[in-house]
Amino acid sequence: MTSKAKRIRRHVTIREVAKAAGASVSTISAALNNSDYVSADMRSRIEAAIKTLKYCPNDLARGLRLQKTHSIAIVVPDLSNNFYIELVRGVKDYSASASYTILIGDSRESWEEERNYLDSFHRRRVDGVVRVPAMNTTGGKAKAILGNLPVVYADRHPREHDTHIGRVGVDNTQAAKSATSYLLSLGHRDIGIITGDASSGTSRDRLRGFISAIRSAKIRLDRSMIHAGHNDMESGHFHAMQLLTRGQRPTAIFCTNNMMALGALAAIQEIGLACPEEISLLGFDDFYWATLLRPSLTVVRQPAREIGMIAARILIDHIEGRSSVPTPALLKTQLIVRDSCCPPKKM
Amino acid sequence: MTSKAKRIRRHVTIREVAKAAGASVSTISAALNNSDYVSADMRSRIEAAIKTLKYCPNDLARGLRLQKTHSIAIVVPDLSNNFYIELVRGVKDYSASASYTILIGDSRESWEEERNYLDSFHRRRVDGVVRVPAMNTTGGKAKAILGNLPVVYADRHPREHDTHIGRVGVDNTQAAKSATSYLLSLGHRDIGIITGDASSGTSRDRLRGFISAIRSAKIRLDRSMIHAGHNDMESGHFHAMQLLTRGQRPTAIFCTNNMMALGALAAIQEIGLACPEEISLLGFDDFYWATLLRPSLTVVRQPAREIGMIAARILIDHIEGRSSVPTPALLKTQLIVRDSCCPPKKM
DNA sequence: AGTGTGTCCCGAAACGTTTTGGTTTTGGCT
DNA sequence: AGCCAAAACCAAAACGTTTCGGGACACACT
Repeated sequence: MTSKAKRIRRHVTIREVAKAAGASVSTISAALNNSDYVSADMRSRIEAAIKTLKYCPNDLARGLRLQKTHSIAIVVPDLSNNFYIELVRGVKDYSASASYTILIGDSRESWEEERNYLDSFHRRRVDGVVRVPAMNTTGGKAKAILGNLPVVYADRHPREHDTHIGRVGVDNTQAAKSATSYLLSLGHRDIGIITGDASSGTSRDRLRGFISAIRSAKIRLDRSMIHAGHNDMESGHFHAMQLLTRGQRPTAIFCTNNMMALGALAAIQEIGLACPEEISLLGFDDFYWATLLRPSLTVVRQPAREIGMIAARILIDHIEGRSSVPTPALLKTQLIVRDSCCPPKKM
Repeated sequence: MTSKAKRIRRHVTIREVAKAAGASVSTISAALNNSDYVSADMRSRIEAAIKTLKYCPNDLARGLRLQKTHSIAIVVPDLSNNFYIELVRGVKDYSASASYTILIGDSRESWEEERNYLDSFHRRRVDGVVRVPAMNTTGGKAKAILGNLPVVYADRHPREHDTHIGRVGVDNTQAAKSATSYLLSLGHRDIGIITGDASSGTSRDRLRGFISAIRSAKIRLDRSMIHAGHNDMESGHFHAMQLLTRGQRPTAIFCTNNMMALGALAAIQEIGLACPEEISLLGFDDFYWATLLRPSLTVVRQPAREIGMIAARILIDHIEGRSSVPTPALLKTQLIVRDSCCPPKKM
């Protein structure tokens, strides 16, 4: 029942290190942030004390005092989509090189979830966030959650013009246009497209590129060939089914994200159509096992990792008061031609 | 040059809320942690102030004072492996239901990276960590990094017996044994296996199950059929190549993780063997697009999400001083029979 | 001897919360 | 009026850092 002896084991503090090393608290701090004047002798004593006591700095206290956490958050809509994993790894790698630490959020395309993450990150006082907003984000409500934390958008960008420090992605209109042109060049005239939710600027851009390509080819645009999904396999499957079972079915389907392309492929396999002979399939975003599918998937590849790295760079440059890459930063896409597209059968 | 007027905009603090609401700091705190006596009138004034000032609590200060962050960390070896995404989602969902927050680390099978994450989480003073150790973890060095933070192992467990609060996974020996038995029951006698690194207890268990099944069938064990990979596509590809190009090639290959199964599939496709007619392939871990592959993959499915949830439960129960699930908690696996295995051709 | 000029170290004041141990107010009861 | 418990509030002390302003030396130069 000794009142102070049985204190439950807390963490070792800088103060205990100070006592052990026969120094003052401020000297320990100086030694840790290896700056300032601290003699070699003192320094080694301190290091010894740290080692034996197993001292581990408290970043809560540090962040509180410094008013800076040296960390940024990244929120993506779907971690099971490999594109976002690569993107996250990009921001992580750049951040690490700038000795920033990252916190990861996975909103699963739900604004509710995203809001929770953003709020949690704000309370943790991250220095900034790179955000890939969830599809069903209605308004510019993020501002209300994040206050004036710096935000950079990656991949997707919000429809309405809300405040942000920068954005990075690809030229979606151009990418979709040239992908569509590729299908046209193969001879396709009846092309279906499954896009993401119309509330997303990115989805709209891709659709715009598609339409633009069709129009340039002087083909009548059949609006019933345009389906809006939710960037997941289910909706890809659903809308592909719709397209494939209608009266006049398209000879090619363009999916504006990889998850929907997978769903479409599943639908094609289910119906038992030969791909690409009877139906060509074109996806967006590459992934490491796209070559394992039969047919291997032809896709528009985005430089996911690079997008992440640049987003992190813009953000951290801003945080540290440097000027940076002009924004929006638009990176190049690349059409990766594999086996899932071929000229349409003659009717 | 006014010295105090031009203070750069910091975050709103509880003190400013207090001023605005005409209350004291401690009353705001009481209102926030909605407990104690605070009159309805006062409460609404406070809420109004919070809203207009856009107050956002500072979890650094809170954690510092409380000596508790209400957060746990999860470190996995490979986020691009869907199995771990599901696992992470499991711990996230359970944690959220217990109003804990999670931090995610992706070590990419590198102890260096894992160490960085663990250290960072420790400094952040998470209340505990669920850990899937990286393959190349040499010794029980995690203890040195984490001090006496509670740790629960998920999926993999360390070879040497180091201190932890619990572990959860599947009965790997049993799972591998029955999977192998399935191949044997199809008539296979020459079965190759590609396992993970031998330093992992989990890999060893799976190998043991394989061997046990072979022995039970009174078949001579050919050790040259046993290959140790690194749980990634490259090594799956490499070792499958070895197995498939040797003199007497196996009629079936068992890969003890999904990444290596994909690599093996790539090798099979490259060589131009018919799967399953000429070579059967059996994987470990299911994933959502396993049905899209041709042939669709027969696998041992682990309840990834459930593993995550239970791991989180054990950890949080421990943190809050409740007793919990007995540990180790071993969950059931399930053999998902699809198209990648069939009886071997008669020679 | 006086005056700098470095070097090395220290005490105390923040940073934004929660909690402890009060003090004041309220209102119900003799 | 007097008393008391409960209700409503508050001041101050932590929590573990970093930083600011000095202080105590040692040494070199007038």
